Amino acid sequence: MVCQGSGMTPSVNATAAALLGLLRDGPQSGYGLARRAQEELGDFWSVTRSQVYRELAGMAERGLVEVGDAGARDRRDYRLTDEGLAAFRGWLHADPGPDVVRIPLLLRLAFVEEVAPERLAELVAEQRSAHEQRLTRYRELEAAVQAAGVDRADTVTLRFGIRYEEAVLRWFDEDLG
Amino acid sequence: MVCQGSGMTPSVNATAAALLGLLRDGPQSGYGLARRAQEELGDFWSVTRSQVYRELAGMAERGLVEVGDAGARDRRDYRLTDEGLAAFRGWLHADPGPDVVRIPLLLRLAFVEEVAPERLAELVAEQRSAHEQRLTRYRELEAAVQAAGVDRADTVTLRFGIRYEEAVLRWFDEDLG
DNA sequence: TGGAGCATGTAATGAGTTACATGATTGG
DNA sequence: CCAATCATGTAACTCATTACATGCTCCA
Repeated sequence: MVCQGSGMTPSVNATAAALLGLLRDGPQSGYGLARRAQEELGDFWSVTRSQVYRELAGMAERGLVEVGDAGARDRRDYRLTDEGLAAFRGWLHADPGPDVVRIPLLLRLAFVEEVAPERLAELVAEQRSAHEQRLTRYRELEAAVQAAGVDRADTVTLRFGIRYEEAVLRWFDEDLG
Repeated sequence: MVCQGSGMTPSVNATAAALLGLLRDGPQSGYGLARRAQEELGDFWSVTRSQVYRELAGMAERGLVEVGDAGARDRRDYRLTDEGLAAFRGWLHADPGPDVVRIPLLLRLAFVEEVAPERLAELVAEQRSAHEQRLTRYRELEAAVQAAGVDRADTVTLRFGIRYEEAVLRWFDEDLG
């Protein structure tokens, strides 16, 4: 007997599920979803427009979203169905699975014997600065959020970003070189 | 005028480049490369067998590797060519590009209002334990490497892993809940 | 009124994973 | 010698990114 849907393995992938999550706030177009995903999740889950349309099409076929009529520029709004909400909840409670962390700089460092030292310094400096900027941004965001007096739960992802960037910077400063 | 090859954008992707890097130690079969990649790079750069064969095929066409004769089970050794070594070096000195960090647990936490608290605790506990185990393994590895009296440069990637896992654990323990 | 820029979606391509098939080796 | 396991590669599929096309708006 095949147990599809509400089983351990959810019926949607993480990207699709994220879209369902956003759609809980009301119908939206693919473009709008892509923009919101970028703004609200982009720091820890990248989603491109192409993915959005692909996943929406797939979910429409399976009845997880409903497609509205075409407006200007062929724009269509997508609406969350009850099945879609159920799928979202199923995904939400399923096993998240392992992190994917791919750091191109690390791969280079695995072959560091062969990197010209001056060039290495450049590469490292560039990356470090990018991380530093991100940390600054996160900290400002955190301050803003805290000033607004929001529930701590809403800053959990932000806190992760801060911890991550701090760790990376310490690695740069204390372990490298 | 098109500047291909030695330009800013390298002619191989990171995965292919990693294979070239491994091939510097001498010819090897696809299977052997996949095993070595898993062992030596797997902690920060996952490579599957299928990728290995695809990239090798592509690089063979472009003359970056040479294919030997078929042995038992159709096994063929691949050998690094001068062009391949040049491509590797080109990649090594090119801009690494940004990190890819995708953490399924974080995506769930972005929708945490809707997660059942008991289930949330389970999910978190499972993930935390996985990270803890990894940290332990890294520390043991580091101790072993240090005991062997190896150059510090060889532990840079390991140090990153330790920093990362430490940060994640602190996040679990101090920011979550 | 025309062109700069934003909105919207599609096509083509590249990268990564899972599942599969089958030949060799080897210990019991 | 036969069953388990390792070695080796391939095919099919899913997921992600880049490049492209074109319609709308608005203001100089």
